[in-house]
Amino acid sequence: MALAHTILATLRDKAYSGYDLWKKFSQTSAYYWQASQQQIYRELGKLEKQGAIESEIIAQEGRPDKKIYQITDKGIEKLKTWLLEPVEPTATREELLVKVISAQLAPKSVILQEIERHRQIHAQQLSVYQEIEQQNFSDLSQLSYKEKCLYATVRCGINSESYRIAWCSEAIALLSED
Amino acid sequence: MALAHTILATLRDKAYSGYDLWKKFSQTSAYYWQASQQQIYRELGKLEKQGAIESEIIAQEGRPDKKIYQITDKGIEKLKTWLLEPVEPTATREELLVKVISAQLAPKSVILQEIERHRQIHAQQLSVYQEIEQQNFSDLSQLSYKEKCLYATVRCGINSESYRIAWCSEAIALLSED
DNA sequence: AGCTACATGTAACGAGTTACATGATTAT
DNA sequence: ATAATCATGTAACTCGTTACATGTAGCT
Repeated sequence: MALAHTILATLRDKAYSGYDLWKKFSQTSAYYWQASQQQIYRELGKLEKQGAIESEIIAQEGRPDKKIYQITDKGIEKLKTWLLEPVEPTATREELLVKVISAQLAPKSVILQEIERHRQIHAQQLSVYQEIEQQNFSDLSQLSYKEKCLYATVRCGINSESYRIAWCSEAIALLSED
Repeated sequence: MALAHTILATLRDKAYSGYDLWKKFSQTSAYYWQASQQQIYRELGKLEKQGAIESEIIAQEGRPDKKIYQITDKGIEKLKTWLLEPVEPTATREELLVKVISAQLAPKSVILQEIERHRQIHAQQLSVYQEIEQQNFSDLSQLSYKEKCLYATVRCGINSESYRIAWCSEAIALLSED
């Protein structure tokens, strides 16, 4: 259900095409809900059938037509209703940890290198989020409530990547002790 | 695919029934891969068809029969092969953050209370993991490599819950400013 | 009498992934 | 020439969730 709500929440800002939503989700929204292009197109179809969004086809020169979607009053209501319901923490699923528990089946270097690779991926992602923080949220006192909400999600991304980096370092130290 | 590998990795230790696996996954393994009872039964069926595990029916007095599963050599090979392949970080999906980005549609107290509720859930889970740490991993110097691998997953759970608690506190402070 | 724990499963549905299909423009 | 980006979609499949079905034992 959360993908539908993520799309609705994003469309509150402005109208997006499926492709634009996918790009946004791949980039800045990556720290709260990831989705593939196909999932987004399917979800947009569903939401339109339900009357939560409306589409309009925009002709473009030299590029394929764009189908942009706008949220309807019904869509806003849907979001509001959902906001009042509690959500449970998303289930933890860390594939890397599944590898760690069976790590003794391969040479030690295999898991150590894999953890190090993940550390680098997270460090890279952290710098992306920190860049966003500096560009858009450097002056805290100037932020509106809406912007603070957005900033809170960026902070979650930053905290999350930082803890992952710390865990990778800790795990490498722990497992490489002879 | 990771559920299959989690099951195989768990069965390396000893034979488990579907029910026992479910209990283990709900409790101590919760910080790396969560799965429902139904998923586990289905996956066990698949793995048995593939010859990665074998089952044996154990009659019990006063209780339903148990069907316990053991890993086969083929299953071990499957795990070993998978270990050598890289895995990507699991996609981030934080439903609470989807709520945060649309928080302005409801009174401020709604989101603040929801974040506080999550903080408490994570604090509760953290104490469970810390209990496990104290009970089983208090003397680091005594741990075998295999135990260290297990301990690394517990540390990931502890770090993860700690960062979530910290984010909840930070978000509450940020969003409740005048 | 009703609830929880033990124990295994089927069926249906919804969510997520992968592959395929099409076709234009722009950059190397 | 080839690859990447723009742009939308269908089809098939796997994974994850929810509901249903069955039955015993033990506790309150």
